[in-house]
Amino acid sequence: MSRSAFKKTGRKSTSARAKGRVALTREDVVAAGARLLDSEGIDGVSMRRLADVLDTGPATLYWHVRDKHELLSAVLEETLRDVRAPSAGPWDERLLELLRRGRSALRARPALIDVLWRSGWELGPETLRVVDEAIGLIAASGIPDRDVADVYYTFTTFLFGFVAAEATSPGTGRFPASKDPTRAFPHLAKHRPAADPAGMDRRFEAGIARLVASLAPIRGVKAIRPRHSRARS
Amino acid sequence: MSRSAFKKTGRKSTSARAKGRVALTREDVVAAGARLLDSEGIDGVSMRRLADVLDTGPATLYWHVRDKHELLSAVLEETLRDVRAPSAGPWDERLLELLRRGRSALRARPALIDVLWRSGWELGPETLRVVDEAIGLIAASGIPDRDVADVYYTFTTFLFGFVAAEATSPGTGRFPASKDPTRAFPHLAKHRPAADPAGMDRRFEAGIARLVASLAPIRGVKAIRPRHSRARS
DNA sequence: ACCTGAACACCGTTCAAGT
DNA sequence: ACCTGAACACCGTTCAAGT
Repeated sequence: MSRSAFKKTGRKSTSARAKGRVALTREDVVAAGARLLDSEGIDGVSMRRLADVLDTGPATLYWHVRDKHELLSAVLEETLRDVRAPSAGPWDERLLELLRRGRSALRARPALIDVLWRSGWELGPETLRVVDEAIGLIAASGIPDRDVADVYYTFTTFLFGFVAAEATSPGTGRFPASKDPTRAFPHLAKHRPAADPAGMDRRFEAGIARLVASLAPIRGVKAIRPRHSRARS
Repeated sequence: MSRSAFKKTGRKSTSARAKGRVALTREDVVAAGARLLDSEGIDGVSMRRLADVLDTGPATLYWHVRDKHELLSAVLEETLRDVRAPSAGPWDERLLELLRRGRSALRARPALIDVLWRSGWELGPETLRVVDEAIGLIAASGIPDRDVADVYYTFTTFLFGFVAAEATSPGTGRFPASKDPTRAFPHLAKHRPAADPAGMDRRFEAGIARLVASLAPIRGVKAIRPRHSRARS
């Protein structure tokens, strides 16, 4: 790829730099990493492939980035840049919308959830900003201060768990391969949680509505939605 | 390891089989895989290391197991064997207890959550049994049938997300490395969700209580617990 | 300052061949 | 039926050296 470097001499070296390419920047590396993640998935992202794409050798990357984890953290920061709550409106609607935006950003790059988990609290500024916004909206619900952190965990856990699940499971709602699931697993047979895309949307909405509703009642805010039963498409 | 094979001849071959070891079984391989996972973590589990532990070569393993994924699926089945709901009691208490047991089983081997997610619905019988039990208890809450699958998703997402988060994040509650988090992230500074172990226990209990409570009210069952505020240790 | 080649210590999986 | 050795096509990371 990237034959943008026009040959200006008859030199024998095939290195991109020797061909006169301008110096690589950290941003170039991170952007190429994001593109590679999008096109090949996390299993297709290796330092060596990334180096190939950038017309260089793997060792070069280590001048721009400490290691693979740092590369992916940088991609995470990029990914969260546009995830922000609406700036106006009631706390509950803003929180719901923030969750929806988080879902759609992460769903495109679910491997970053793992990066996030492995980072502990060593998070970049964009990531911390999103966390801060979420906590602020939860606090705005009026629940006691000492419950805010716990509730934050419930929300973040739901969001990350949901996206990780929807992204790694094959979209098909294909069902248990076992011979006679009905007999062996009666409840499962009756309530098949098939993973069709429309179902996942509905389930995400139901999940966040349930979570937000568990906050609202205690200060007399009217429930966002009925807790159960909404028209299906 | 495994010098259980006593040398019975002076043969030169160093292979365990040549030394007279009885044939390896699939169970041996899976059990050794589980031990390796427990002692070295998921990054320490490779087919080659597993082969070493079993005194054989990597190729041998492929006679007993299709590939690495199948090996880990078998370990998952083992791990879930003892995760079952109490056989008596009110549905809500049984469900809470099932969730607690799921958490403690998976927390020891969190990498299996990923295996589960990557499996789609190609699950083994033990895994399906646990799913079936959970769905049965949710249905027993009396919520409308058409909501059962959605609620199952909320629960399972919370459980897996929680365990994945608590297991991958460094136990320390060490906080943002950034220079002045207070100024930049006021909500985060006020409500620090530090990941100390006692805090995680409390948070798990708060989370499942909140989820179960979101089911109970609609049929007039008394709330399991107050939704917020419980004595801290 | 930025890049390179070569090396080190690993991976998962296949396959023909052995017993 | 069960196992082996050797090979294939990969990994992440380091490091002395080059420009």
